[in-house]
Amino acid sequence: MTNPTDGKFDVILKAAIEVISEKGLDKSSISEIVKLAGVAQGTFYLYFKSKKDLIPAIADKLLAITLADVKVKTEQKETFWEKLDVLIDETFQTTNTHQDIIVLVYSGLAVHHSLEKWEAVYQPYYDWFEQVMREAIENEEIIDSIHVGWTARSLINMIENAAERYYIGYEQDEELAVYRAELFHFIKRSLERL
Amino acid sequence: MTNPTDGKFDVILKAAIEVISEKGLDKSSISEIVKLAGVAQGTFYLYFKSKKDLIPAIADKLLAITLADVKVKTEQKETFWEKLDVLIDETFQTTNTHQDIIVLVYSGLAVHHSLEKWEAVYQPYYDWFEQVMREAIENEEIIDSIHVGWTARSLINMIENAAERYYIGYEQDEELAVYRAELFHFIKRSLERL
Amino acid sequence: MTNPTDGKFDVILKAAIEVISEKGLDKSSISEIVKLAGVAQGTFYLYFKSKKDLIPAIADKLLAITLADVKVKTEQKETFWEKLDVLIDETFQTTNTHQDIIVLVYSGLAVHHSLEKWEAVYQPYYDWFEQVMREAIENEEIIDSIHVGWTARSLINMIENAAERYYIGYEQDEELAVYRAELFHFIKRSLERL
Amino acid sequence: MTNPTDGKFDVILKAAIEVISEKGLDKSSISEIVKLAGVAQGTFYLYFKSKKDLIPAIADKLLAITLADVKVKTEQKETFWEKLDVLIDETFQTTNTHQDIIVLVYSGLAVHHSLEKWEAVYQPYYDWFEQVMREAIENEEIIDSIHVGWTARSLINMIENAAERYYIGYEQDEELAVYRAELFHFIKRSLERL
DNA sequence: GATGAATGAGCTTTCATTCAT
DNA sequence: CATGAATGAAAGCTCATTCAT
Repeated sequence: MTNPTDGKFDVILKAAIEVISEKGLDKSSISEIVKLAGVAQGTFYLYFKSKKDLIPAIADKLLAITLADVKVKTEQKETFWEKLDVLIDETFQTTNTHQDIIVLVYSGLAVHHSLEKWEAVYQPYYDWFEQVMREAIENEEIIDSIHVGWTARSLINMIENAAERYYIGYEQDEELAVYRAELFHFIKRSLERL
Repeated sequence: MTNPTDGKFDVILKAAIEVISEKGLDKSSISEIVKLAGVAQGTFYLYFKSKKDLIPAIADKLLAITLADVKVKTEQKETFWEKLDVLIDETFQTTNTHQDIIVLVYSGLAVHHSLEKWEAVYQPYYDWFEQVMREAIENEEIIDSIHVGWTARSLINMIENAAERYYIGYEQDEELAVYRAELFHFIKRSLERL
Repeated sequence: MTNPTDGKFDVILKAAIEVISEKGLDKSSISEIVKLAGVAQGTFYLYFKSKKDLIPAIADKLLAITLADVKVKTEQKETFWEKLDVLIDETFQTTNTHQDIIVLVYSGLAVHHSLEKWEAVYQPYYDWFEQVMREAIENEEIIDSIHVGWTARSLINMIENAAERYYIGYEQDEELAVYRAELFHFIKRSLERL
Repeated sequence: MTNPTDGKFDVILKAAIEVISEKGLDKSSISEIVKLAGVAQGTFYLYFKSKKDLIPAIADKLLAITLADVKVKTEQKETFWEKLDVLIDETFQTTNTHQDIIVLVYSGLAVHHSLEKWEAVYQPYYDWFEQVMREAIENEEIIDSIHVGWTARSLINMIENAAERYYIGYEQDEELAVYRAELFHFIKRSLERL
């Protein structure tokens, strides 16, 4: 009857991601989530204090997956520019796959005043990219007159934003490759050490 | 009692902005909005088709104000770089003043699947900035090997994002001036024609 | 369609009394009350702030009816002892008719920590009986060495209690007349001026 | 870890009294009670058939304690009037100490339709006081023309009621001594054999 | 006996929307 | 145009109770 991966927490979280992806947080009901998860209404509250407790849990899961992926794929790359390319690639892919959940995470965190948690969730991502940038500075690939913390955050945001603009809704009047190239070169022009 | 500018539409919109700024869209009720506006419950539906009709209206109003302001202030400036500086300045100021409503507009548009309207709302803003960039290209202030449409959108997003990261929540561990300088130079390095 | 006595407040209150009489406050659901009242769920909350808002309203209504009745019937009586007899009679009758609601009022007020309201509700009743006792003292029917306020409250309680013990549950192993006589004489022996 | 007197029944009952005293029966949850008792959720149902099974058990315990106390203290007294004085004293003290639980017992028994049990619970109390009254009649301290059963119940109720009126809520505008004297003399006037 | 995770019916309350006046 | 009482669907959440271990 029970299945090794059947931690109820994960079952519920998975169902929640699925339902919320489709309808958004506010239109999604706990009852629909538990129905899909195959557990009772009350069981939800054994694992989550309330409905909005879902948001950080979802964000956590999503970012953890993405970061793990990015780390694996960038490890094999030598130069900063190759790594940046991987980052752009992964971000576009993740954004495409998880469009709705990303919107949820963005807006959910914002709307439900859990901004403090947002930073905590993103911190490992930022840390990793700051480290990548520091190495690039040491290797004299990029200029050293930048504020690494700020730039890391700005780049991650810029990349995510570009991906979102492309996939989530509106700007598909050009080739994906053109967009990605534009993005890559915009950054490269700004950071490259000549 | 009534005031010449008191078109009910504007009265309701103003009340809506106030209430929603404080509590977010989903926690705000029509009944609270109409109470603050001093009109009857039913009157709301004479001017707005439904609750979520408010979001684009609010976004519209906010962007219109900001854009008008930016236009006035940039007209007096000669160079692209001065205009960019004004744009950054205005964006930071608006973000600071209207934090909550900006979050609302972002997430509201996203969550409530009115993404199509988003583009329409932002279009005049993009149009204006594209024009500014084209003039800068003609004046040989910035490089001409860019996709103007994409870059205009990316810059506006980048600037807004930086402002949001600064004000809405988390990154105030540095001087505002440092942040703004970092942003300005990041862009300048990428676009400047040497 | 509408009926002159159809103040929704009264319709709901009447339905509430009926339902709660049968099942007690906690077992009664708003949905059952509004169904019986023939109004919508939301309408209830137009007239009552919450479920427990019902208790004082019910108590008020019940006591007002009883007191009005007692006043009318005692006015025709000359002596204190005749009035006391009427009071006993009315109390027993009301208790018999409204058994469940009396239990509700007692326990509801107690349980839901609205004890302050209890006094307010009973005050007119106490006032009236104090006045009756003062006249009896003036007419030298009863002794004057009593604390009128305390005695009025105690007698009303004693009479209600006797009625409740008789009707609400347990002590019907004797004739009603015997009980009432016992009660009447217990009081008379204590108060009569010889 | 376990304590010889820690029969689970008593542990749970004690926890229940504590929790219910504070929040009332309906606001108290089994889960809170078992948490305080330090036993598992299911253990509760090994000792009590259901939640409302608690009420008679609590009432039983409380009355047993009070009656034992009253018995001890009255045994040393000679006359009926001295014993009555002790009874009044004890009742006021118990009422003061156990205000909330008394309210619960009263209203709980009433509301939850376990009125049959009420009589069973009170029976030993009534029996004892009837016996005291019979002795007083034999000793020609009080009149013999009374219905002993009815009078015993009425007096116990009257005394409890007076105490409740004094402590639970409202009537503290006079000295306690005045109230108690008024009560004592009201009864004495009615019963004393001259 | 003891456990405590799981259950699921059922609750109060909210609120966008309608419509007779 | 304006009103606001009425609607009723739908939501989040609680908790007494069960039962496999």
